[in-house]
Amino acid sequence: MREPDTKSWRGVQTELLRRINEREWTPGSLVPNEIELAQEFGCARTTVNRAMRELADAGLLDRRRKAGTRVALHPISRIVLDIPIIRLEVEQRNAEWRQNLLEKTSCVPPASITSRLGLDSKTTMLHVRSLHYADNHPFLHEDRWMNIDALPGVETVDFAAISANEWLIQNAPYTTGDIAFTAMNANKDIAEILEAVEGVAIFVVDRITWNKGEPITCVRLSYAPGYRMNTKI
Amino acid sequence: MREPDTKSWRGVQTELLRRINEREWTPGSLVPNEIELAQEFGCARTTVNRAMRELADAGLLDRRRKAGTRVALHPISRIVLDIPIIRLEVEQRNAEWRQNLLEKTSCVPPASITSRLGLDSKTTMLHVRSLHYADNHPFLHEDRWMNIDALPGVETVDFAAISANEWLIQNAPYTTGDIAFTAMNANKDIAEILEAVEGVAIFVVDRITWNKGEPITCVRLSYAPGYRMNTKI
DNA sequence: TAGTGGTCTAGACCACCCT
DNA sequence: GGGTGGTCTAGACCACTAC
Repeated sequence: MREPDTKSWRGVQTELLRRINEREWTPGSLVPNEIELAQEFGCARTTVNRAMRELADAGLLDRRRKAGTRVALHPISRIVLDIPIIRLEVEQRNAEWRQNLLEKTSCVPPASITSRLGLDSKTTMLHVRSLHYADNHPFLHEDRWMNIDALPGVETVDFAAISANEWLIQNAPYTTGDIAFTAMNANKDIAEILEAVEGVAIFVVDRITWNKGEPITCVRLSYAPGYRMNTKI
Repeated sequence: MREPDTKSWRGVQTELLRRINEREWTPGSLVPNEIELAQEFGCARTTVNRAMRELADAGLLDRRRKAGTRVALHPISRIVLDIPIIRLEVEQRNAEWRQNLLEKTSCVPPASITSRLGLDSKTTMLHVRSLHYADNHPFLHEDRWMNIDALPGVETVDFAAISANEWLIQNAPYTTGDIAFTAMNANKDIAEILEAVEGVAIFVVDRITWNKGEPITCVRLSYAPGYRMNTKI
């Protein structure tokens, strides 16, 4: 348990964190400016700046030019979720991954899909559904629509050999996306696919991605009952 | 749509991102070192360093001393979730927030709680249950256990006036925490509290926090049916 | 307009770790 | 051993905005 050197940016950050946590600086109060803190810690202003900038990024400090730096009134906790490739997520659980391609068709999606993507309601898209297994137990159902125009060559990919999830991550960059987590009761189809009981609570992830404004893909992941998404704060 | 100046760290970062996205630099390949890039962009090495450091933090680059910088093989998408105070979450939806304190008792929690917190199984804790409303509709049920020893004065707080959620954020710093998201079928009690049908799928958040190794609180948030947790990538 | 944070520079030294 | 990234410094100029 070595205390970081006070003159390093980590050391300064640790000390600032301590003052915030122990209410030496109360929420909403003005804290000394960078120059004063640099003098106090005997380091360069740049060093203080880096320490404070990261705390501001984390939502603990509120910084404005001229107005100075204040301790945030409502420290929101910011959680970082790493969403890996499904195959890796299964393998990290020390389980054997495999998938079963259930469907691969080119057709016109329901209006709910095209409208969310901002596409013409008559656009033909590639529909791929696949069941991912962990040690031969159903792990999740991937129900995906892909924009053929934005993904050259996608129609000839063998999605039985590589999952759509993995192919896209390796071949289709995106700039923005929406993601939503929710809980749903399994309907008859999903229950049957996941070898579960109809009506059981299912953890669902909906994701849409765009590349520079061009729609790429829209996917719903339905996890097998009992799935928990864990992370550390 | 102004292009950021190439000499600024944002400009450099944008250009590096473009090279990664457009596969000019393929996954796993070695990219030029900081000095070479600084010369190419006509800026200081510090500027390149900042641009690359943030991309490495985001998981897009893999950097090691001496070995150099490589494009990450498995670009994991990293999602940042902001978890606000419940009252603010409700108010951000333009709804009126209020809560109804259902229970406040000091008692010995079930073993499942103490064991997860690492406490003696006979420790007395403060149990607070509260129903949060949005515009007079049940929004979520907060079921919380608090470590009395770690929270001086907690027994005299009026949790009908301020929610436990909000009081803790303002009064109890924490250093680490576990958080888990899952889906559960509403049992009879939860269904009744949330004015929902028994068995409906409920989005559940379990959170445990510690302060320097000392357990602080353990909470389960059960959201009303239909709740979606959204964020941008 | 003046105070504050945001950023850039050129240089330096160091820690790490591949070869 | 030596190349690379990690960090610190002192100074400078700029952008924003409260006053």
